[in-house]
Amino acid sequence: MTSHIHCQNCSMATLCLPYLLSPEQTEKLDTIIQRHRPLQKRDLLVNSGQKLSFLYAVRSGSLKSYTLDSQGGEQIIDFHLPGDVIGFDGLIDGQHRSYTQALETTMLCEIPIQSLDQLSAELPGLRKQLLRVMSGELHASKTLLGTLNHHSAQQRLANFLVTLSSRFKQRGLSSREFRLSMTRADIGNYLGLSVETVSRILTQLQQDGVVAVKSKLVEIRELERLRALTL
Amino acid sequence: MTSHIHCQNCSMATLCLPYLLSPEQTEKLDTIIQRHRPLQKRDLLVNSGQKLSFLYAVRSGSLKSYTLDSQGGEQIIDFHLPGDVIGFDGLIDGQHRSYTQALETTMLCEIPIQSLDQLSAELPGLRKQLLRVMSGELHASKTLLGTLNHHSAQQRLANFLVTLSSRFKQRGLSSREFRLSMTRADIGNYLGLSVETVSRILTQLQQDGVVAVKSKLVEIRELERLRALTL
DNA sequence: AAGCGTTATTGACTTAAATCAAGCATTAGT
DNA sequence: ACTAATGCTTGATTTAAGTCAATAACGCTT
Repeated sequence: MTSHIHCQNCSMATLCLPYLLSPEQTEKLDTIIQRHRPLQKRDLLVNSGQKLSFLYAVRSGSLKSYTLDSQGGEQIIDFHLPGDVIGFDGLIDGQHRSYTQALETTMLCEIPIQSLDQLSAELPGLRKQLLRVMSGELHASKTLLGTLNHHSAQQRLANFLVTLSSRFKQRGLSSREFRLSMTRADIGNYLGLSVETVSRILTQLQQDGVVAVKSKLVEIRELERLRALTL
Repeated sequence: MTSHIHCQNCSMATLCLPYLLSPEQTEKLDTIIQRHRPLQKRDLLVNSGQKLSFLYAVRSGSLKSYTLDSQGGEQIIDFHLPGDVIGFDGLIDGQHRSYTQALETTMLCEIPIQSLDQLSAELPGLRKQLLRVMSGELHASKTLLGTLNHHSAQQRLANFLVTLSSRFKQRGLSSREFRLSMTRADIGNYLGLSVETVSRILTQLQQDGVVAVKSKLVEIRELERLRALTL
């Protein structure tokens, strides 16, 4: 069936593993990739501790990854958007290191690690892109560390919005207006803030005319002012 | 000269890239690796923005990596011990993403990225270990995120000491007694705490008999109690 | 369209850690 | 060995953000 989804016609290809592969090479990659059944909101994609046999690439929708602390509380460590690849942090010992849950209806591709490794021996571009994607995640994670350690609640939230905005832009979506698929509590958890603080700062940013927030919908009215607030 | 340092006789080989390579394969890896000139305390290994042509493996000593914030302040994002490989976060665009500075006299190996990539096409074990090491770093970074976001100053510092202890153990050094090559200010910066808070908590842990601290020297007296304090 | 559970907002109060300030200790350099 | 500089500790005070509490607004499900 030609209507099936393929890397060759996937709009996220430039962010995902096919980046820099030739059409023929992309076709090769495509043969090892399967579509995963669609997830509904709250469905778990992977459990922490589960054997890691596949990486997952997000086609549409979004997810959050979290670990559990000693009292069973969530510690959100990532939000995944289309084009993101999930599972790299488990390659160290072949186990997923976190729970990953859909925030809305979500479509995914399933990439068998075994075949991916074999193919990467053959394709230098794929090898390079694998390292690039992991490196990017590592860099993002370390940058976030710096941000959280050294910035106020307002700076963290401004940074969160600016980062989301630019991620949407990369994905060909509007960077000015977007929907927060996660709750305020999720945002707070991710940024190390209480829900109340997130809420208060959002209303304050709105009063200052920097953003307009209507429930889950965010409009960035003055990107440059918002960016200035991250520093 | 046979007294030269080689991967084949390096005590850090099990943590570093040679892990899981056969003696012959390790020898191949060794041929592309150069020794770097020794660094003295405060010497910079790399500057942020500098072209990334080599990864660096720590042979002995230690370093810190940091970025600069908008006011020129350090944001420490990593401490590197022997066996660690430095530079992975720059593969995304071929630039180092942080400053890396020696905390004491430090010996390093220099690994040309170009040759490493070529060799990894040939050696599946090397490919795997590259991904493992990056994955481990990614996991550590995300775990730290969770720790900092959701834990008190005491929990953060206890976690820091426990983590350091287990890293020293992995390296065949004492996990009970070790030297902090970084200053209290560095620790605070890394954990998102003020120097004063770090100092106060260390004295408090000492009064409680969990650790004994004499300037830079730390003795962990009751590891299990310290571990309990991280939760 | 009504009603219930979840999610978000807002206000009053508390607290953990930052900041400010001063003195002490260790290290490095002449 | 002596001095300067850097690093560390301890105490007093302030403050940003957390907690507690109450209400309001969504958004499912029937």
